Amino acid sequence: MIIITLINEHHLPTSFNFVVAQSNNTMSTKCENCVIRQYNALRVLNTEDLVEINATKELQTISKGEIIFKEGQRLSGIYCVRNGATKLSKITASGRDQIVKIASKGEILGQRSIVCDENANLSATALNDMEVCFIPKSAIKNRIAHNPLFVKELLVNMATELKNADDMIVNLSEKTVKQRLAQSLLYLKKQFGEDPATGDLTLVLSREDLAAAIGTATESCIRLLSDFKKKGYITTQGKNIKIIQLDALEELTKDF
Amino acid sequence: MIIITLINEHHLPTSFNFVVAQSNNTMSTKCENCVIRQYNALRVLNTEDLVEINATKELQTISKGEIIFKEGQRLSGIYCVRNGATKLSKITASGRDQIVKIASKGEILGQRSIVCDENANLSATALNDMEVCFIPKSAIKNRIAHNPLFVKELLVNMATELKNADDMIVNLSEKTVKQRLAQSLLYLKKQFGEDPATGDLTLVLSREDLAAAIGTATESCIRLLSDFKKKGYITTQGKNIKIIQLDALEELTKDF
DNA sequence: TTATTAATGTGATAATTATCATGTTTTAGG
DNA sequence: CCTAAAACATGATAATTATCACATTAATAA
Repeated sequence: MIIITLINEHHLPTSFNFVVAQSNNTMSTKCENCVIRQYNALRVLNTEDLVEINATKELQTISKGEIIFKEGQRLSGIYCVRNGATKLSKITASGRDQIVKIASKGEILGQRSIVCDENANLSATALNDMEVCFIPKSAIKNRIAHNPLFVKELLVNMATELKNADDMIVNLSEKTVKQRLAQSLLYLKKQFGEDPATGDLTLVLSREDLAAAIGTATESCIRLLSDFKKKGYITTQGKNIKIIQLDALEELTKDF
Repeated sequence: MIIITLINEHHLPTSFNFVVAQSNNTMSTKCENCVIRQYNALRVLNTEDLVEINATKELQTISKGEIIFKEGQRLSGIYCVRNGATKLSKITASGRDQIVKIASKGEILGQRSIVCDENANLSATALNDMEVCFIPKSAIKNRIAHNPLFVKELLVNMATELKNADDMIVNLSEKTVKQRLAQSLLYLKKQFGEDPATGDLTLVLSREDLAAAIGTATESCIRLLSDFKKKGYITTQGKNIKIIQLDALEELTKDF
């Protein structure tokens, strides 16, 4: 009981399942009972479908920094994120990488490649320790072939990702690095929350990753963080960042 | 017969259909016989589906500069491009617009919005005179509800668009304006070809649109075009651009 | 045609951002 | 705990790109 009260409420369901899984792993990692799928296209599958998927899926633990798959690689299935976050990025000709998206709990990795029968166009790297369920391509392809509702759901999901990508394109071309940094900090707060004790952003990124997410050089990113710190918008403690003046950051993202 | 021999081969099927349509518009604009749908998801529809779509569709002529739909607008259907090209763009806070994609013959506009039941996230503006078929939302939704193959096809299409958007994100963040301009000129040649008589790029964009496509200021775009001209990579004649040194432009895109 | 507007082009300059150098701090491994 | 490597930080400087101003040319409508 004490353990549960100590867990961040946002993460409770997953953490709870995980704890139970350790004592009785025949039950709570079953797809039929998994709460994670509420967040993605798997939610529309019926029990029959889920039983089949469950029979072939594999729960994997991935530690921070580990590469789940690399750009150009042929994927043998998709990954459903149970816990943790991953960056989806592409290494550029000049050696840096550009983060296209950060995926976390409930999101599916690799669906585009499986749907198109193509190699991965992005690399996936764990930003912190993760738990993912690997579902083999055959199981997914079966569902696509036999469950129209599932395909429809995948379609809506893909369409939403496309809209987000369009927004990112416009952001990259219209906003300054400073504005994009402010926006990213707000996004990290909104998407992953803050540590209730310290107020620090929950998802901790290296300066390099933060720079890769906003599309700039690491030094520029660090310089602007220092600037924000000097102005009192944020405070930092090692890699940790705490937002102090939310409104100031919001104002920054808006202006001309 | 003389007319047909004068028409650019690439545009022959459409132009032919159009010419016939004027003399007998009950036949060749029928979806069942339309060659355009080979290029998009409508290709997988059976005759029954096509007859239903045909009964509700409406052939529209759109002249250069006309707005097909605007960002934020609720679409009442999709547009299948029979002829011409359109920019899909978003107006930024600072008043400029950023072109996210150029769509042409065979492509469908508005499918993302219809699939998600959302307002348009982009504006569509004709880059030259166009012919499009408007297909009402209800007809498309019916096909989505009853033809799983069609949904699958839409999914693959959307996934491909997502990959292209990802590529654009990486391009915007890693390449210089000069590199993006070189790349865009090569893209225009590859995608739309050159005038067989003059060698000019077939799709003529204003300097402003070209700048919007590569994500820079109009003046910067013009300046770099002048630079390319000085170096002998291209020649210009008004808005027309002719590529002279393809290899030099290709070399530029590959960077340092 | 002519008047008017819009688009193109170029210079000067300022602002933004990248790159290189280098010192400091943090982290990871033995 | 200590050492090497990695990450963080900041200064100096160069390169890139945007902005403003204004001349020139092309397009459009009365």
